Amino acid sequence: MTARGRPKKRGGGLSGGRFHHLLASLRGHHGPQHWWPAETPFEVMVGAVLTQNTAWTNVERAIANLRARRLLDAEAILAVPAEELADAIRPSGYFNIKAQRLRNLCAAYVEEGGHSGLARLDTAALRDRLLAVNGVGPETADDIVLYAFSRPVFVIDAYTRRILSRLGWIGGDEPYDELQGMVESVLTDDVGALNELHALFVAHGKEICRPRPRCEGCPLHTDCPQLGAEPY
DNA sequence: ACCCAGGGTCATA
DNA sequence: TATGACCATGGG
Repeated sequence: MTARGRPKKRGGGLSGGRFHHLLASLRGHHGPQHWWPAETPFEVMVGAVLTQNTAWTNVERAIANLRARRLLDAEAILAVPAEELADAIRPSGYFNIKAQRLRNLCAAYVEEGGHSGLARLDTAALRDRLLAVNGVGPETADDIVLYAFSRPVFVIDAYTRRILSRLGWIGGDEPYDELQGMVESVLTDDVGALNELHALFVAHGKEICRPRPRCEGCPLHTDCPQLGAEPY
C-alpha cells in the first residue's frame, strides 16, 4: 500500500477532501484521541484480540488482571496454563476462545522474533503474517498494524461501517477488503491521520452515531442533532 | 427482559 | 460466495 492517485469523485461517493473535512470536524467535536489506549505495542496486540465484539470497559478489566498477574508478556502467556489465562481475561467475554487466540498470537510473535522481528516485514507481509494466526481477522490485524507498528492502514470496524453508511458514502455491506480499498484509494499514507480517523469514528459511534435511536439531524448525515449546524 | 459491545471461525449449501 | 451458529461478559 503506497501512495496512490486520487480519482476525483463527486456526488455521494468517497473523496480525500471529504475525509479530511470529516477528520477535522470530528476532531473539533471529540478532541484529540491519542490512541491506542495501551502502554506498549504488545499490549495493543493483546487488547486488539480481547476487544473483538466486546465493550472496551470489559477489556480494561481483563488487561488489568493480566498486568496484576504479570501476564502482559508473550512468553509468560505461553508458559501459563490455558485455564489460568482464560480466568484472567474472563471479564472480556469469550474467555476460552480468546485465551486460545492470545496463545496463537503469542506463539507467532515469539516465532517471528518479537516486535523487532515483525517490524522487519513490510506492511503487506506484516498484515499477512498476522492474518495467518487463527483468531486474528482483518480488523484485529489492522488494529495491530496501525497502532502497534505505526503503518498506514485504514481500519474498518462496525462504527466505521455505520457512520459511512449513514453518510451515504458507502453501501455498508461491502466485504472488508473492498471497503478498505475504497477508502485507502482516496486517503494519503499519513499514519497520524489514519490513527486519528479510526479513533474518532469509534468516539463518534459510541457517543452519537448509535444503532438506536437512529440519529435525526446529525450534520454527519443530515440526521444527527448533537453536533451543531455545520455539516461535516 | 431485552439490546449492544472497537470480530472471527467453522460448518453448510 | 454467503449465510447461520457459536463464543460469554457487563452496561444501558
